[in-house]
Amino acid sequence: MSETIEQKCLSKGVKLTDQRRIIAKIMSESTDHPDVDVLYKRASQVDSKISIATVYRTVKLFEESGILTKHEFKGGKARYEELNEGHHDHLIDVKTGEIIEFVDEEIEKLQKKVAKKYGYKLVDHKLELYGVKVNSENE
Amino acid sequence: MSETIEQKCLSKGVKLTDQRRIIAKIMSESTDHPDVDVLYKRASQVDSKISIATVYRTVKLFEESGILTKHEFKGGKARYEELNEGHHDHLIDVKTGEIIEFVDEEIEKLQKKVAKKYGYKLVDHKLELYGVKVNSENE
DNA sequence: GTAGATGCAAAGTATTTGCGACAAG
DNA sequence: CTTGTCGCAAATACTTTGCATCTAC
Repeated sequence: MSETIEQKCLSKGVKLTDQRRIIAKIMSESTDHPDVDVLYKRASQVDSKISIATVYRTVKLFEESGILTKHEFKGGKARYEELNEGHHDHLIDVKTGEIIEFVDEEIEKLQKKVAKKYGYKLVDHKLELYGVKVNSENE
Repeated sequence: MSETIEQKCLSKGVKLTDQRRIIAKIMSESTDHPDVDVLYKRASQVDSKISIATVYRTVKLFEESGILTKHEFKGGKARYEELNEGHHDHLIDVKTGEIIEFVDEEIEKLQKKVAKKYGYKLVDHKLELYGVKVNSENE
């Protein structure tokens, strides 16, 4: 297990408050890429007085500090997930909304190659696959 | 040159109005993936009485009819481009905002493979590369 | 003639911000 | 202490919608 979000805050000089600790904990424990609203609801169960403005401010701060990463999948709201060393992309089930994380080194390599071909150095990228489950036999 | 947007409207049973014709023409002539605001400004120069609501309604209609496609690049507003037979992805210059369109068959193939590996059939995807121009000298 | 399109302004969402009170270092 | 954070409500940005009028077919 790598550094916790709290440790990352310390090492990056981000001041820790009760609210930030709560949000950090929730994000660490979430595997479902929550949007701000969901995150706010979860945080409210721990601290009913927390404000949605604080949640917005915190995810933005954490994103700028490289602690969280923001996704803008189809359908509006921004969703967040903890940023760890291993980069991955997302396969989204268009029926259920379920998200599968995957890594494909070959695609990564090809992306760099494409950028290079046009005279660019890749600094970031976004790859989202949208699919429907194939019924191999039942289910 | 393939079908014009007006022809597509006819063949898809989309009623043509002056406003739609104006928007269709602007989109056909645009190579810069305009957002609704930019499109509205361009349309206003042709018909100063056009409403932004009509622009929103029209791009949505055209998108649903498979005439335009919507992109949600980083930084907020939805941007549109005409949809032609050839699919392509985008390489965005993070400094200038310039957009380069590219196609990489190999990446396309790998995406399908990844989806399949997880038991999915790919119905859509989004690939955006963000890069900085490399000075041919160094790097 | 009629169903559907338009313009306008009002209403929705998602997100940000000003400000006085408050808490972390 | 002092600087930055919090909660609140108001503000903003983007997009959608109700309604009366108008227009394409």
